[in-house]
Amino acid sequence: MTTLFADTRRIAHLDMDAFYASVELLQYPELRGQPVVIGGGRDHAPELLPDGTRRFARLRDYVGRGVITTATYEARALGVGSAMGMMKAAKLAPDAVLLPVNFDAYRHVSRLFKAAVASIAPDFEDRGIDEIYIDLTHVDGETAELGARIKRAVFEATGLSCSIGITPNKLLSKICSDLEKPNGLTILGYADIPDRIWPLPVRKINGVGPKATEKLAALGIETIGQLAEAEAGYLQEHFGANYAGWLTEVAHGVDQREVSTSSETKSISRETTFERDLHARQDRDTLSGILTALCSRLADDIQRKGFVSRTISIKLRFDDFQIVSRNVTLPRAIADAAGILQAARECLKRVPLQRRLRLLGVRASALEAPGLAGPLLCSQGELFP
DNA sequence: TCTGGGGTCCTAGGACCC
DNA sequence: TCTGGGGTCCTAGGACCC
Repeated sequence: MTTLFADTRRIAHLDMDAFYASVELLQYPELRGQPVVIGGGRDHAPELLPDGTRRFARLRDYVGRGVITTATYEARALGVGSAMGMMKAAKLAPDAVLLPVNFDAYRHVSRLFKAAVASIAPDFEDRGIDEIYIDLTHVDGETAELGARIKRAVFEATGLSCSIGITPNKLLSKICSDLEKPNGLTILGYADIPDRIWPLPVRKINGVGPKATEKLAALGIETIGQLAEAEAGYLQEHFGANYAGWLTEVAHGVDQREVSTSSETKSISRETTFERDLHARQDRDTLSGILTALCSRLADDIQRKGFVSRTISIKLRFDDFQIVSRNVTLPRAIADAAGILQAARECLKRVPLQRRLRLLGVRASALEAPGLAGPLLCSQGELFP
């Protein structure tokens, strides 16, 4: 019975189209049809001219570090896309309009589209600001009609288009929502796997990243179909037993994960990449100021979200991109900037600092609700002194 | 002048306890 | 003259995702 139930699930994955860029176009409709990229620092916000028009920064004017967060489809046509360095992108699309990220606006529109979905299908799993999984198994309606209805509701609430994949599980739906982007609706069942899924590159599988893709390519495995054909033993020789087993399952479209409608925060962090690489000795004061500011912002975040933390970590990225982390678990949970700073400094002492630093970060984990960290966990003597 | 910032999960080893 | 076998907590690194 369990298997039958799993086989008849109806799971949607909804992904907003070029989300950050599309939200910006709501605010600046005059940019519609142009290549636009979002990313970089804060110093390139549009300038309002006396005649009421706006002057936008161009990608070619950008100086400094940073990557593209999102690009409109017109910009993607020029070869630029998410996670690409800004300097490289500027060479490919010098005339593209450049806008800074505006998370407050994205969060606002995110809430609007999720509320619109919830009005039709209440069981959905948050996967960040611009995508969700929706369990449609117990929602009335024919699948294609339901998909269209959700797309319409999202558009009416936000003015934005999204792409939806609907299949028996999260893995396949995630792949499918990407197949007909933008404004796509892709529905398939297990019988469609050989035709629709197997020709795709393994990288399309959510969970197969750059490293695994490269390793698989070295073994002559490029498509999901080739992965499905690979011997389990052969995969196990090159990947761990766990990952190898998972690879075989997903290549056959198997995925039993539930749509998870609740989740708890595990960690909160703040990090920053410097404008130029800094040296622990020569730039000691600058670094100390940055660390203090990070700890202070982290403390604000933790307190605002109503947590206390028992484990504080630091993260360093050196000029050669090597990442090092250190952490300390405290006897008592804390949330104050001074305590976090002290713990971070203890961690920092344990890192050899020969190379220049590119990034510094602070993280709080082992989170607890502050009420539980107080008297409830204290000895009886302290509770009743 | 390549390569952000915020997360999750997994692995593996050591300490410590029973 | 060898020293099992769990379990939990902690630390560090790495892959991956949005």
